[in-house]
Amino acid sequence: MNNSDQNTFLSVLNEAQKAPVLHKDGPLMVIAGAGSGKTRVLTYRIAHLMRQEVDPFNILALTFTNKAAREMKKRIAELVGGSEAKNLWMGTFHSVFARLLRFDGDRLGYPSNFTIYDTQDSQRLISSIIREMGLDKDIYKYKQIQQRISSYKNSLITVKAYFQNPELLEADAMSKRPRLGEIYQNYVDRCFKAGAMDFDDLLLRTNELLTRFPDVLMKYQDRFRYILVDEYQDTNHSQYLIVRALADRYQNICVVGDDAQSIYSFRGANIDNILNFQRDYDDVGMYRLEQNYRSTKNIVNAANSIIANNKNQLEKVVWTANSEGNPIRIHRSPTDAEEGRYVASSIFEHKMQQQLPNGSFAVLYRTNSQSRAIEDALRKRDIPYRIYGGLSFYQRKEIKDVLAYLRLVINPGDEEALKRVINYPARGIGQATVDKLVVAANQTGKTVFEVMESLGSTDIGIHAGGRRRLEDFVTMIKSYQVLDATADAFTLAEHVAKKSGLLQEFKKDGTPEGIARMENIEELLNGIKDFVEGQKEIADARGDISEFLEDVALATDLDMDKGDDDRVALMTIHLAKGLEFPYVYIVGMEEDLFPSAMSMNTRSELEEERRLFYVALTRAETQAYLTYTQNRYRWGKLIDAEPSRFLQEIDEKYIENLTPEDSYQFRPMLNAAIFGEVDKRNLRREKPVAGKPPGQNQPTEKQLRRLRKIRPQLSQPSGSEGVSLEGLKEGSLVDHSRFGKGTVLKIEGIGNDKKAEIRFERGDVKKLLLRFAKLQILES
DNA sequence: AGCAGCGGCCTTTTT
DNA sequence: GGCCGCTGCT
Repeated sequence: MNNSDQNTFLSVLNEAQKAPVLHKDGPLMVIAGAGSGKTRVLTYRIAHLMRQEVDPFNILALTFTNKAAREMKKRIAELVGGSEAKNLWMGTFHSVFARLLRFDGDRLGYPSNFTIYDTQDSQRLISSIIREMGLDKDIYKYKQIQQRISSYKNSLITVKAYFQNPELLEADAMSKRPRLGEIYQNYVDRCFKAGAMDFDDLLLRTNELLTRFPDVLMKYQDRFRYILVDEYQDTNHSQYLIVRALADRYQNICVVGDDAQSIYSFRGANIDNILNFQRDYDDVGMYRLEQNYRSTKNIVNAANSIIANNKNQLEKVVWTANSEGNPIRIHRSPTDAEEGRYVASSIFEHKMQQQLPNGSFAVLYRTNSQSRAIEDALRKRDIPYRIYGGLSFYQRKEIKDVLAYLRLVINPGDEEALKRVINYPARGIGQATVDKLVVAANQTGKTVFEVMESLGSTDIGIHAGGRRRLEDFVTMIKSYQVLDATADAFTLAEHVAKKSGLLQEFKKDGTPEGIARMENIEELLNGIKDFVEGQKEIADARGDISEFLEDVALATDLDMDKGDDDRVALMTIHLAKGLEFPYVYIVGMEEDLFPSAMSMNTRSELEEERRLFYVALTRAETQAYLTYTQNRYRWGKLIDAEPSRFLQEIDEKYIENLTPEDSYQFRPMLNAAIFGEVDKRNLRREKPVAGKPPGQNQPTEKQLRRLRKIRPQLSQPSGSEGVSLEGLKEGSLVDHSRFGKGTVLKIEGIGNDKKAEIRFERGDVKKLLLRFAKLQILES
């Protein structure tokens, strides 16, 4: 490979991007700001390695979604040519190590066809263990227990380690759950016996495998001579240890990430992994990507002003040479339904005026439940949309039912699959019978299925009628297994859907719901068909059902091929990480929702919410909208909402308020608004909104009256530039509706920009815009 | 054993 | 406002 050839190849990269791509062997870390071409660096580094005659077989790349892996592979194939890229090991932690465990999990006693339990399977199993142990379900709440066990596993706290840790024992005893360790023990045993791993096991067991069997560790160390990890800031302890173990021999470890985008601590992600990388490895090459290619200056600068409120971060200045763009637009609606309507009509206007496809727009929210109001509004406007995440296709009941039969075919030990379908459709096998089977299984060490197979030889108190029905069920599953030996996944699945009676069950139901379920099953079958065709083209794949099930178990919703028709994207902010859209609407910018009420207790929780907001905003290329409501339906009730503190954290220079009636909420302008004397400045600001007749955003008199009734305090000129804050000066004692009491340290700015720096009694210092802040002077 | 109806809990985010 | 599990009736 000569130099000029290489230069052409890398000429699309800027200097900052080129450096880590060309970095020779040894550890390196790339701190990559949002939109700075992180994926591109990874892609080119891998392509470059391959051009340097590194065998793709020796490269492991861990990505955040399987879709990202697919796309990267494709791009690499284009760059290096040929079919070499096929041999790359690339995918999410979970899918890569599930594959590894299929090869070598037998060393730990797992069958190669082990089942992967999803969260619901885990919860159901824990729930039945709690019931079997006769514990109080109000104290031992299965969801909480499952979360707890999951976090233990992610921190590599095994059952044994748990019992050896007095602090954990005491903590659980103190919270009145002294038998948590036993539940943990039973849960692990039951999973193992069923030949099942939960999501956390895929990482935990990989660690166990690499620790207990040096020859296995050696094998994979030697195989994965070059390891690349994307989104390193979101790795948990378990993942961190796997990477460390594998990279230990060759030290060719490249991690890429952005501490400002760490948003997964709730599933054990440890931001220290990226902060401490330089301590963990010797002679770390450090690279920074700070030029943003994605967004306008306004968006980049606004995002910077938000993240500046966080204390804990690596130094980095993200900038862009892109155009200034429009300010970020903020809009308030009376209710969530109207917020949806606003978003829908805004999208509609942009579509019409700029002739944009639906795919240019994304609506991002903090919680899945917010999608509903947006959906309704888009549907009414006939704007096609697609919801990502939430109750995904594969989590629907009827789909899980079909999959449960298929899981049983592959692994009859799969207890959760068995319990799900043993009496669905109804075949006269009730709870009492299943309980007897489970008890017998626990006593004999057999799986439930094995107990059912041996009913003729052991009497466990099930009457002849029940026994016959159980035997019929076993016979049915075995007949599917026979078919599986020769048929492809589609043939088997179609056969199972028909012969198990599932399709019939929904057909006879006849309700629109039943019909929808039948259609879903058909869609599943079509999906399996596509899968089989696709797999047949891959050399080492057979297109059988176990391959399909693995894909399903570990697929992100984003991974699924949703066709390429043109739709507006609706998703949570978490799901939006790594994506970009010309127009982004971030909805529900309200206290208790975003930041979430669950995440406001500690500084670090709040900082994570802020990073989440940073991620959301930096998804936008040309225009960002932030919307919030005054009242929102939550838990079926209309509740008061307050604008998110994050709105006030954005430097005012970069925002434009599209809510003229703002005046009456934050300024003593309510009367003016009611009597039609609209604030002129706001009217002017409203104009740039594409094609909107001025004043459309003003509430009607009726709405105003209603709002005043709901929030009577708003009509009082409580906090504002008006009379009440006139005497504010350094040293004044003030009371803030949310932050509590505090002392004014400094006052700066004039007019609308007037800010006060206040030290609040609860500890933190904040700079508040007097125009917005709801302050009361206690003593001036 | 199966079903309808009721009440509690829930929603933070995901592999 | 929806899901899940429990209860009590058939």
